[in-house]
Amino acid sequence: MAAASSRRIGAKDSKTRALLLDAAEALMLEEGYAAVTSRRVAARADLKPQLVHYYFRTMDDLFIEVFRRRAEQDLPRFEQAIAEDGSLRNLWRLNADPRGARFTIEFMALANHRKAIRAEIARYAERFRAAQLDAVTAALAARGVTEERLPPIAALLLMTGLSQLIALEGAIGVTDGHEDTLAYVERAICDLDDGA
Amino acid sequence: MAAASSRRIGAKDSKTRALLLDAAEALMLEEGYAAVTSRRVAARADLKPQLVHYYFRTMDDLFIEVFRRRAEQDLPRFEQAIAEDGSLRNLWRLNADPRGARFTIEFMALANHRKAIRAEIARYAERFRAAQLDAVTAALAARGVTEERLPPIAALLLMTGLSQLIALEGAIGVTDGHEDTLAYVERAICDLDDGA
DNA sequence: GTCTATACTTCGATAGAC
DNA sequence: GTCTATCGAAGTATAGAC
Repeated sequence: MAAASSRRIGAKDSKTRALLLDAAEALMLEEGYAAVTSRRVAARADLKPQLVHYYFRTMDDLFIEVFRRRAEQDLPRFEQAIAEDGSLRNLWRLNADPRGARFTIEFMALANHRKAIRAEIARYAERFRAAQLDAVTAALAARGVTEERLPPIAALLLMTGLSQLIALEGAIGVTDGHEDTLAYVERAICDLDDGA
Repeated sequence: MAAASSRRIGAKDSKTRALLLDAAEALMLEEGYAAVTSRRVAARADLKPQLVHYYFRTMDDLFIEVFRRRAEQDLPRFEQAIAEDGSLRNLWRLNADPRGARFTIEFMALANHRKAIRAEIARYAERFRAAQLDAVTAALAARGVTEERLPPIAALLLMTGLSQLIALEGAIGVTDGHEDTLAYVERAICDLDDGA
């Protein structure tokens, strides 16, 4: 059901399809979303450009699949890591991954002017946010930090904003103060973890 | 001196040139950098596409001029605002402007895959950072907050990261927790301002 | 300073042979 | 499932008339 177009579309479990998704994701991380064109994706995967349109009806579909594949792989992994170690320092470590931050930023920028993609990004962003918020809330409560003193949502948005800022600036060669700030934040987090 | 190309280039003080820069900046804020093409910029300014190339040798030149014009207008304004009121809440207010945050983010994403632009962005980013850091350092010192308790650079990067995150998420319709976090941060800043 | 005209490239997307 | 072939649209950029 639901076939607005008559064109053939390749199977989801195709090896070639996975190669195209790999190429698109790599291109996006390395050169930004504007570099992800059907021709360039195919060239990177050593395939013909027409195959991109065989597996993905439009480029927006390709972008959405790249995002969804990564999100659906990361979300359970992420939830399991929290379940195994709900400490703040573990949350921070997961959050501070530069690759993840750059991935998020690139898709945010893309969503900013591709309305078809916006809803998909927003949906997963909210799921990630909710999972992280649960963990931060539990971690702070367990350590006797009151909502009044530090609301979990504020702690989370401050952490997320900082790691994204550092990842983004690092990508263009601005790194002044990053080390000092990371050292301070990590110390503050460990202090919170080890004793209130 | 310095004329790698023989093509004519329009005068910098041209009214038309300013219109093109206005159109490019507006397009960039509303639809992202990928929407800034010679044709679309010209259409928005009600001019012919060829005029874009008369005033700007390449599209990269146009992007750099858009950025430089805004930066050179904002930097003195910003420094003056700090000189008049060096309180943390004023710094936060200046920093939290969503328009400024989105402008910065869009150019960061652009610089991420246009090497010619990267250096220009980095240069101004460092100047802004330095001006803000001076102000934060002075404000914290005046209120008896030690470097040990809260390093100025950490306070600044946390503030900047948060305002950019909120601006970016707001643009794609994710706003959960923003109000609560803003309320918390503003209260914390006012507390710091009014008494250590 | 602005226009017409145009060269060349790359893009997304599709049809149909194999 | 992958190929050749191809369309039309949009992009950057330039030359030269007015």
